[in-house]
Amino acid sequence: MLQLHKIREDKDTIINALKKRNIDAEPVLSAIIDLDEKRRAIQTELDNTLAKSNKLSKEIGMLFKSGKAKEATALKEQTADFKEASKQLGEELTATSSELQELLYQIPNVPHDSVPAGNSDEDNEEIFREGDIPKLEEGALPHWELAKKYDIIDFELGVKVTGAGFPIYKGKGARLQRALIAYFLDKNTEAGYTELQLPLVVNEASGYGTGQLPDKEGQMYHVQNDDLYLIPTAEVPITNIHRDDILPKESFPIKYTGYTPCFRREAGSYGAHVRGLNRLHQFDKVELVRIEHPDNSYKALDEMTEHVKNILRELRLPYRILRLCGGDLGFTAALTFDFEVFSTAQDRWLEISSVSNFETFQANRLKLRFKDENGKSQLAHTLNGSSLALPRVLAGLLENYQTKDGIKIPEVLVPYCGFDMIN
RNA sequence: GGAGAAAUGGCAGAGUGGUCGAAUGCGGCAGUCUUGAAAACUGUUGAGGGUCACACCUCCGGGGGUUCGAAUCCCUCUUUCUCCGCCA
Repeated sequence: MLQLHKIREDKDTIINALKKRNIDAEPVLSAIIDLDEKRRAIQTELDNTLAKSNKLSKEIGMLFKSGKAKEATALKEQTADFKEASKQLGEELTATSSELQELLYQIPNVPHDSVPAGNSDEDNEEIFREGDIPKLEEGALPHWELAKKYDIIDFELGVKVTGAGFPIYKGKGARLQRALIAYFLDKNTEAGYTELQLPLVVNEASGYGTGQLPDKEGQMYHVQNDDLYLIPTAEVPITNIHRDDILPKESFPIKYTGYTPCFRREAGSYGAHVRGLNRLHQFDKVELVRIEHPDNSYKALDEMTEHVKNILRELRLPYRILRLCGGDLGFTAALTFDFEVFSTAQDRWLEISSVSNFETFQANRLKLRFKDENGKSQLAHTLNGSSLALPRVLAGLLENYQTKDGIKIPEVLVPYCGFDMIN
């Protein structure tokens, strides 16, 4: 959520920046400014009414105390008007405020200066590429075939037990998955991130805090009996740890990592390109979250992308980094770098990590603040990134490391797996 | 799941209808003293709205109600604690 005072002060800058998202924000922003003025006018009027009414009540109290009951009763009659007026003004205020709030919720984050304009993922800007794409031998298979051939992932069984998009990992497949999780967590804690084990369901307030609600309500599984949501990413429980906090300025940097399964309904995304592990309802992910001083957040973003690069280097997977264009940028992000691994047998790039700076957008909803040098409360910056999303890493590994004799395990993972070949 | 108790400022803890945004203690910050530090003493110290700045308004777990007036009374929800039951 954008900050009201910024909209008031920098309306034109915001409108211009949002053009990169192909949004004409002028009407909404004008409506917001009007509503805000209206809200403040009502607030002032209400405050004045309450002030008068408070004063009167105090006088009544004093009169009663000094035994002048008759005069007090006379004054009581005067309060009726104030009561009526403040009730009405209060209702107007609530209505105006929630109208204002709704409009504010509709506006996505303002893209960073470096974000290119563009309509879709085709306009994303490739800024880095590393690793050799292997030449596969004759008869190379996509990962879903390999999964079947070596009996390491059973998609049909998942359908039987739950439904499509809930695969069951078996034997060396399950072990490889566990190895990857342990390896990622080790890399992250070595880099100073504190490991967390998190709830997999969150309440409504947390959903709003990180911005999944209200705009992505349909993408989350909702447990209706208890009004809880299955997390679509560990970002939600992690970032919400500091909801409503005012941190001392020496708290930074705050660096967390956590492994969780992630649950996504993915409503309406069936069709091509969702085969195998490419798109699931439940998948594992190791996440990084940072909470930073505004002056430091872009440095932190760089550190996070370097960190993810290192992991991919160690896994020896060919990857590229994209700077997302305005049209593809997530609702809450100011700047996002996507990491994609080349999936050789499918001959396509698969997104395996997304590293973003949200600046104050989430912090404003979360009321996540810190005390600055002058002792004033200021919104912190939040960032997050995957390190990494498991299924697509697995897909990349299976496809890129396949040989006639089986699937080789990358060297760094062998100690975690306890084997060096799936065959 | 059943029965009871509780929820107040960074923490501890008073306050049971009337200048209470809230005593007191601890902690934090600033100052005095000191070569420096500690101790002692003095002052200061919640958040949000609003204003050029004041004034003023809101907030004592959340929501609703009673009253001229609510931290205080009533209803409701949530959470915590104790006891019982069940259980990984």
